[in-house]
Amino acid sequence: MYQQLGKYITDRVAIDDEQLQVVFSHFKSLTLKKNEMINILGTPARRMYFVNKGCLRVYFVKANGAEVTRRFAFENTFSTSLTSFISGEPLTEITKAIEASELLYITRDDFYGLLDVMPAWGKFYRNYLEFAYVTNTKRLQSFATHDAAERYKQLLKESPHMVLRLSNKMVANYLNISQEALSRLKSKI
Amino acid sequence: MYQQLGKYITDRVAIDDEQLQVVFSHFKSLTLKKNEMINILGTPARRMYFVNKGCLRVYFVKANGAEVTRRFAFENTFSTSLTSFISGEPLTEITKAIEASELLYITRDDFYGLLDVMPAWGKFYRNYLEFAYVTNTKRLQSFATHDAAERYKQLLKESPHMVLRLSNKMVANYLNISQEALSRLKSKI
DNA sequence: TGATTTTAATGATCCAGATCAATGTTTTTC
DNA sequence: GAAAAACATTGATCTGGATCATTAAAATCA
Repeated sequence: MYQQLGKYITDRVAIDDEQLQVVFSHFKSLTLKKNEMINILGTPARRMYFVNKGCLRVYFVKANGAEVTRRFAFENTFSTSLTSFISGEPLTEITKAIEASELLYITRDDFYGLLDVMPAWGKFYRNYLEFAYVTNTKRLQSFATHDAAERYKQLLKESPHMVLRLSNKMVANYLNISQEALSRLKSKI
Repeated sequence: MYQQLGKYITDRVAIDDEQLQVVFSHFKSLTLKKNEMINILGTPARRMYFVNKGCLRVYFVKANGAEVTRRFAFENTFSTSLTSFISGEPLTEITKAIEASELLYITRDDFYGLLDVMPAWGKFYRNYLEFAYVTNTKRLQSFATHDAAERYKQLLKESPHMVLRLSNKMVANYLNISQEALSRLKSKI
């Protein structure tokens, strides 16, 4: 049950087995059906999730009800509404399983508690924050400097697995264009 | 010379005076004229800057040469191309003084060196990363979910000092719209 | 397995915001 | 403090991608 999580952590930071067991002891498992949500707009993010199997989609909701995907979390990645997890403010994005999924989660209290007593966890968190920052900033840059066709080509090149695994609708939503626009793009390239 | 920096740090993290002096000892000063650049596209970010006076603009450059501002750094803020600072990869955004400015800077090597020997600096960095992540993600959300008029109203409400201090051209560029579009927006509101 | 829902593709039309152009105004510079 | 450069405003036109509509193909479900 903790095998993937253990590999994920030890791939990123030096930690002895005893400490790793302490980390594991704070994680509980959660099984989701397809299309099940794991949070509610307006409440604070109280958990950090690790995907053992399946896929999560994290998306903003516009004033008119339209959705825009911020990210997908596939197997062996962490996911939470980090902005809310950090600040404690109400979250502004929904997380939903787009496939039947198996997750592990640690509560926010336990997560920050570990930071105070385990330096290795502090390093792990720093690594996580750095990676999350880099990912999001590259995405911001992509939106700010590329048009839809360029964003699609970039996605094909850098994350072909996403294009293969996800429906057109999901890919279009991730690129922040309509399904129709993506369909037309694909027929031209 | 280090007064503002000292206040900035002690406002965010518990640190004794001796350690603070060690931190100061790694910072050097730099004076910039208006429009002077402090980095070159394609090289790695080797310094973290602190603005004592003036203002920096950090912007991406599109394939056609057009510029899009990622952020402004006013007095008492840190600034660097964090994506490159973290990864060591070539940077993809330019930082330029838009007013005559007085900066302090610490090199990347010294910055990461401090992390290894001073736990308080680790906490400071964590705080910095969290803030940078939250800021950038909110910006991504704003672009993904709001049109130009809404982004302008949000800016007026949340950062009126920016609208007051910066030229229309700079504000428009920050909103990722043309100067003409901003001018028309303003006449309608 | 057949019925319903979801997805994909393509055409027609629309719109936010870009671009080009002209004119006046402010700022910079020497 | 005059000349040059940069900035702001307003009008005219253009365009990438949205939206609406239709039909066909896949998934999903009873």
